[in-house]
Amino acid sequence: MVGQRQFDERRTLDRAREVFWLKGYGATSMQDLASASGVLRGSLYNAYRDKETLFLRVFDDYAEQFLADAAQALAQPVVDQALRAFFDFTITSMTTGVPTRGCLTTKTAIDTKADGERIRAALRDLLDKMERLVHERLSTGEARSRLAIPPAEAARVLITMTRGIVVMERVYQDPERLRATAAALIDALLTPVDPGRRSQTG
Amino acid sequence: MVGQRQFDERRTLDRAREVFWLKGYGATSMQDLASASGVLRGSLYNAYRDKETLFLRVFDDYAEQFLADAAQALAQPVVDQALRAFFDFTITSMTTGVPTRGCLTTKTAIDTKADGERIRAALRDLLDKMERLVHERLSTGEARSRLAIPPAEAARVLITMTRGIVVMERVYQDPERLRATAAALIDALLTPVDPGRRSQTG
DNA sequence: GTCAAGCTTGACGGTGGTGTCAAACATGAC
DNA sequence: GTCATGTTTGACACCACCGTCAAGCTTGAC
Repeated sequence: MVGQRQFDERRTLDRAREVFWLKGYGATSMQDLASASGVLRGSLYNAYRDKETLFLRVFDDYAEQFLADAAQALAQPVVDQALRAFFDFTITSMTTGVPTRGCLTTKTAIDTKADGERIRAALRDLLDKMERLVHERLSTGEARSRLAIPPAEAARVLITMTRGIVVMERVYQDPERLRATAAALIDALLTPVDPGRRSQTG
Repeated sequence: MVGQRQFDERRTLDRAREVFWLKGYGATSMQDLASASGVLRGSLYNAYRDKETLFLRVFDDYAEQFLADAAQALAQPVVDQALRAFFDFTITSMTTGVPTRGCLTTKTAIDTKADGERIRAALRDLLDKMERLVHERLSTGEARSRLAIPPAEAARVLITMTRGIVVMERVYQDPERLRATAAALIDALLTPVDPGRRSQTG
């Protein structure tokens, strides 16, 4: 094990994630990452080849954590609460920090400098998995019977909505507004527990 | 009228809009705009002060056009058709060009280099106006009676959804998928014309 | 202690970005 | 035709970025 890495890789990747998350892929320079981690630029190039490869390494960790947290939120027993907890988690995640950091996935998806196929594939992978999580949660008997549209469509609408909420967060910077919008969508998707005509009081 | 502008301002602003739209605010350099318009960098600085001010000038034109087109789509007599036409318009707009250009508003909202207060205000202004257009369209008797949630909430959900669709377009590059997602949301928001329990066939 | 492998370090060359400025120029007013 | 005004033009100063590389260093293996 001669010539071994001198820096703490875990710490470095965590710092890199923070910078990518805050500034976005395209606006982050290798020097930014070097400064944030205390590792010289040259070492980063040596260890990770280039910015894109380093980003993909960081994004993998991020995606894993994100999916685990999302799954936990969706595990609520009643479907209303599960969806509310799901949105709550995403909204809390994006409104954390000063200034708020937003959503790494969405920032990367929109970033014209992050147009490589590897990055696109990583984004698709995460969104596909999120959609699958939501779909599974909506496929239980209780949820199924209350959905206004089929579970697969509802899952896709919900995931798409989380992306829209991210954008609205950037523009209005008002977490309460985001939660209200999410709640309105949930109201529209789920009929009341008491079967029959839906209320207009939502 | 001595010392008058030598270049065609309309043409220049149109070219600038195309470049901003395609590359995004942050990734567009003044040289990009100069090359695209055939006007030297110095002249652009002289005429518009700096990149941000030029962008705001461009964005104003863009917003005006966008609102006019959106209003026209929403003018369909039946609310289902109106909402479908509204999404159709936004989807067609973002999937135009090779590569597809996406959405200028969303690109700007997410761009960490476009974080000035003037830009943020311009984005809010456009989104507020879009929401108002949709809200008005949903406040007619016919629409009101068929909405699963109140018109104001529905309008906000719909506008937020257009932003989400923009993000999904970037990741999946599949216009049909976007239209299907929009249709699913419309199904969830509107009860069938025949009053009573909603169908699960959507 | 010696050694080789691989990491670290600082510098280099090239590119590209911003905003400014003085000189040259074009044009309508007179 | 002269002139004042605002535009155009190319150069300038400055800063940031990328990716590379040779020299120095650290470390475990032997």
